Amino acid sequence: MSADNGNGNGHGRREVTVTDVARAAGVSKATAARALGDYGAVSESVRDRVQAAAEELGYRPNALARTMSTGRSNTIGIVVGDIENPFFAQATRGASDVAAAAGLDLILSNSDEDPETEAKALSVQLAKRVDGLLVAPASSVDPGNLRPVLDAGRPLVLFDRAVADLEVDTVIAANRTGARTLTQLLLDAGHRRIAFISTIDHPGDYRLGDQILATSVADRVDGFVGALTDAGVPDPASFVHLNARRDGVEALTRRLLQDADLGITAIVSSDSLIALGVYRTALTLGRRIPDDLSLVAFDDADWTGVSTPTITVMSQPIHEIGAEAARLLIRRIRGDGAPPVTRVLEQRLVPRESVAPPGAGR
Amino acid sequence: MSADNGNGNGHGRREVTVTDVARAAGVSKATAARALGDYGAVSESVRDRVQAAAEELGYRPNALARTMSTGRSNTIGIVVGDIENPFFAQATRGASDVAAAAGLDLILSNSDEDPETEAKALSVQLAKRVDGLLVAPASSVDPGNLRPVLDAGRPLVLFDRAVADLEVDTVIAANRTGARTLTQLLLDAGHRRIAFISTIDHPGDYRLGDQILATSVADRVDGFVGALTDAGVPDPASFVHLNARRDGVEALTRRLLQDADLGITAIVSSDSLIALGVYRTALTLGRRIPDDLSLVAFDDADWTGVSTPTITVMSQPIHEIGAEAARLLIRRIRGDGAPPVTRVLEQRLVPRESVAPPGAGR
DNA sequence: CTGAAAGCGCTAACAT
DNA sequence: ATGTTAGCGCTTTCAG
Repeated sequence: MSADNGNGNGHGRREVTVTDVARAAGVSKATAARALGDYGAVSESVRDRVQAAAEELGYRPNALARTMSTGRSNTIGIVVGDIENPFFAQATRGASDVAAAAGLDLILSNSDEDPETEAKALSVQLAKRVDGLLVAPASSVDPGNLRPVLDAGRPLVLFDRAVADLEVDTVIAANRTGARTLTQLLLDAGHRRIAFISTIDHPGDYRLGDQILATSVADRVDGFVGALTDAGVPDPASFVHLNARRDGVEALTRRLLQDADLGITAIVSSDSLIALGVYRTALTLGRRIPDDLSLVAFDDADWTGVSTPTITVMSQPIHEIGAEAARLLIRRIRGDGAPPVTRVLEQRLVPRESVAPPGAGR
Repeated sequence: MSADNGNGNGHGRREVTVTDVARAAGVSKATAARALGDYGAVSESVRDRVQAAAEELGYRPNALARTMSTGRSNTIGIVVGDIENPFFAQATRGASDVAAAAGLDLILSNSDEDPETEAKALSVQLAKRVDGLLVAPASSVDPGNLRPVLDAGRPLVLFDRAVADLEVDTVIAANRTGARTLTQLLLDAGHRRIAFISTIDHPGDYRLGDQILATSVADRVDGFVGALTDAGVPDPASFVHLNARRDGVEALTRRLLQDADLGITAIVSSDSLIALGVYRTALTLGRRIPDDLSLVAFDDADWTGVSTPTITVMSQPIHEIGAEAARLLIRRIRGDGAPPVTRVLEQRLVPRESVAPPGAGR
C-alpha cells in the first residue's frame, strides 16, 4: 500500500466500498453488491435499503474492481494520428457517439503518426484492458504494432487506412475513385502537368510500385497516376510529391510553382491542410486561383467554402467513418465471429470555383 | 466468472500473469512482480531471467490490477463540450501532450455542453479512478456536477470557464479585455449599433445582470457591454444575442441584418463557427464585408485568414490553455496543497480586413 | 535479495 | 432471496 494515509488510494480520502454499504444496510456484501450492481436477485425492500445506504454514504462504484472480476472494462480505445487534425476530430466524434450510445467509454491516444508512439499507446490501452480498439494505423505497411492487439485476443477495427496482410475489420473511403475523379476534372479542363501533394513520410522520391505508408494516400496516388496514365501523360509518377510535412508544404509549393521546366498548372492536395498551404503560397507568389493555378483537395473543410475562390473538393463522410468503425467493433465485442469485413464509404465531389483551363490568366 | 471459457476475461484468451512468469522463471510471484514492475530490489541475474520469461510468454501487465493495489491509475480524465469543436480539439491536444510527457494517459468525454451528460461522464471517470480531472464545465453557474469530484478527493482543474463559488485551479483567457478591444475597434471605426452573438443557451433575452452559463461568454458580454456603455450607446444589453445555437446562427443573422430599425452595422462573434455562419449569411444577403457590415470574432480559425475579406480576430492561446491546465493538475496530483490558483492567459488581436466605417459601402 | 501471505473492491459460484 | 467464500492480478508489508 502507499504510505500517505493508509487508505491506499493516494487521494486523501478512503473510498466507500460495497462492504461499507453492506454493513450500513445490515446485509451481506454479496447482497449489497447485487443491489448496487443491478444483477442477481434482490428483494425490493432490501434493494431500497441498500440504495439508501449507498446514497447516504456517497458510494461510488469502482469500475476497475468490477473489470477485474468480470473481465470487461466497458471501454474501447481509439488511436489517431492527431486529435487536432479535423479529420481525426470528426472521426473520433463519430466513434464516440456510437460508443456512448452503447454504454461504452472511450480512451483516446495520439500517435503523431509515429509507429513507436503508436506502439506505446497501444500497449497502454491493452494494459488498461480495453474491450476493443479503433485505430488509424500509423503504418499500413508494417503490421507489427497491431500484432499484440490480436495476440491479446482483443477486437480491432482499422479506419481510414488498411494494413497489408492483416485480416481485420476496416473502414475506409473510396480514395482511389475520389482521386481519379478529381484528377479527371483537371484533365478535362485541359491540364496536363498536375502535381499531387501529400504530407506522408516516404523514403526518397516516389516511384511507381513504391509502398506508401498509408493506404488512404496510396489509393489516392493510384487514382491520380491512373488518370494521368489513361490520359497519356508521360512519367506520371514524377508528378507525385510526398514528404510535404518534412519538407514543408509552402516550400514545396514554391518549388513546384517557380520551376518553369515543371510547368505545373494544377495541384491535387491530399488533404485540406495542405490545400491551405498551397493556397497561401499561391497568394504570396501572386498566382491567381484558378486563372494561374487550379487547385482541388480532399475534405470539405470550412475554409474551402469561403475562400476566394472557393475550392473544389472531394468530401469524405468522416463522421460516418468513425461511427461505422465503432459499430463494427461493438459487434465484435458482442461476440460476432464472422470473417473480417472491409467497408468502403463513398466520397462526394463538391464542385466549386478553383478549377479553370490552364493559362486562363494569360 | 464469465461463462465463455473459464478465463473470465471474455476475450477468448487467458492473459499471461505475473504468476505465470514467476513459475516459468522459477521465482516467487513477489520477485517476478518486482522485476517486472521495476520496484523493490532484485538481483540482476534474477531480473534478466524474469524479463526473458516475460518476453517469452508474451506477458502484458494488467494496469487495472496495478491500480487496484496502488490506488494510482496514472490516468487523467478530460471532459469537453465537443471534441469536434476546434477549440476543444486544440486544448485537448495541449493537455494530452503535457500528460503524455508526464507518463499519464488520458480518458476523453464529450459533454455536449449538457449538464446531465456531463454528470454521467464525470461519474464514469471517477469510477475509473482517474487521478485527476480536467473539465470545461457545462455550467459556470451550478457547481453541482463537480461536487462529486471534490468529494472523492480527486484533483480538479477547470479550463476555459470558471465556476461560481468553486475554489479550484482554473485556466481561462482574458475574455473581458479581448471583447473590449474588439468592440472598441468597431466603435473607433464609427459603429454604434453593434451586435454580439453567442450560441450559449440562455432563458429568454439577455438583460443586464443576468447570469450566463459559461464565464467565458459572460466575460465577453461584460467587455462588450462595458465598451458600449463607455461610448454612451443606450441600452447596450439589447445588442447581446444569445441562444444562437437553438435559434440558428443564420436565422439570427438574417433577422439582425434585415431589420432596418435595428440598424446593425457590425457584429462581434463569440467564436469562429458563429462568424462563419454570419459570413455566409451576409454573402447570401448580398451584404459586403466590410463595406456593408463589419465583422470580428474570437479565435484565429484557418478560414479567417483566407476568406475575402480576411477576418479580424481575437486569438486565444488555445493549446496553452489545455497545456497549462494539465500542468496545474499534475502538480496537484503530485501532492501540491497550495491554495487554488486562477491563470488568466492573454489574448492577441489579429487585425485584418473585415472592419470599415459604417456605411462605407454607400 | 527473496518468499509467503494479505489485501485492493468487486463478482460469481455454491450453499442455504 | 441471501450469505459464504474464493478469486481477478497486482503490490506491499513482514520475515527470513
